[in-house]
Amino acid sequence: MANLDELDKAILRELQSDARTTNRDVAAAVGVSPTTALDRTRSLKQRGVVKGALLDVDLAQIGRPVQALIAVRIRPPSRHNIEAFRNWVSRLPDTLGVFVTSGSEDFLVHVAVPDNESLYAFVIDRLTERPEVADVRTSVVYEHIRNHHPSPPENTTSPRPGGR
Amino acid sequence: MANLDELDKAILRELQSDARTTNRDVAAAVGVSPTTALDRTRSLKQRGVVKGALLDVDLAQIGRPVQALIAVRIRPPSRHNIEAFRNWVSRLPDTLGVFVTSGSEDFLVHVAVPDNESLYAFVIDRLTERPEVADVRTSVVYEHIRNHHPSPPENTTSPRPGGR
DNA sequence: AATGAAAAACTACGCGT
DNA sequence: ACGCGTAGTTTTTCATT
Repeated sequence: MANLDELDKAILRELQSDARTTNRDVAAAVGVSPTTALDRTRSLKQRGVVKGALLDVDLAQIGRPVQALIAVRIRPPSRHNIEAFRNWVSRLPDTLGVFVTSGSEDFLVHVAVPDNESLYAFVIDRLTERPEVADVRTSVVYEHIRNHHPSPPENTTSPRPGGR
Repeated sequence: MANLDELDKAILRELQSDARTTNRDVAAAVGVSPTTALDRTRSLKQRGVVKGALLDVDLAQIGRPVQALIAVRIRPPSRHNIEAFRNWVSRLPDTLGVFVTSGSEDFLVHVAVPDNESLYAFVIDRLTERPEVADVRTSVVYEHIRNHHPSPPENTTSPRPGGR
């Protein structure tokens, strides 16, 4: 895990509220020079804390207003079957995300489709063409709220080892 | 739903692969002048197709390597209870996202925590302090794959009405 | 939708602490 | 090791065509 000081965290917070904030504005917001802000931002990227910047697209506006979560049971749940299904389903254009989980289901597939008919077709045409799919349970998503500002846990005030 | 022509879609694809691509590079990639690319990008934002740019942070690197999905049943599932729980849970620092769903559960709460102990504490301390929570089922997320490139459905080639 | 010029931002480098 | 200022380069932005 990366060692983040207060300046790193402040920069993360700024960029999380808008990943396209200019370096100059980040610097002003956190109270350091643009040079320092740029050094830190690059360091965060280089250390892998920041993986990149994603575009937040309105799914309804691009013609995918209906979301669903589909719980899938794979039988037998062998590594071969799990990985094959994961690789296949995560590449479908309707798929927004795939959770590989413990519990009574093996997968939760998050999809966004144009309408209920497409959702039904996804479940009964696409998913069931996979022989390893033993069971499917579909839940329509009425609302999906995201927290775009995950922060380090509170008690992570460990300064770098040997730091002052 | 927004009317997107091929240029809009091409710009979306470019920015989805990296929301911090410079306008100049977007223009070069899609084959128009920087001015045109900027006009279109601004239009996408103004029309609400693009809601913003998000920072992709590595959760393990910021000290939250353990993810889980927690299915929650609310009893009675009145509007009052549903909205109260939604507003409360979506603001917790451990919460990454909240799905409000149809089906046998009312919510799926996606959390990222420092370790299994924190997960257990989240479920038995935090969630159960809410009187409307009737039932909870926790699944550990082994892997979460996301598709960051949602695209308009194929058959959405309707040019703008009256367009040429 | 493109051109070209002005304004703003980015970034490399070296200095000081 | 860390933060800062300067200066050269790139990018953004806008008036004009």
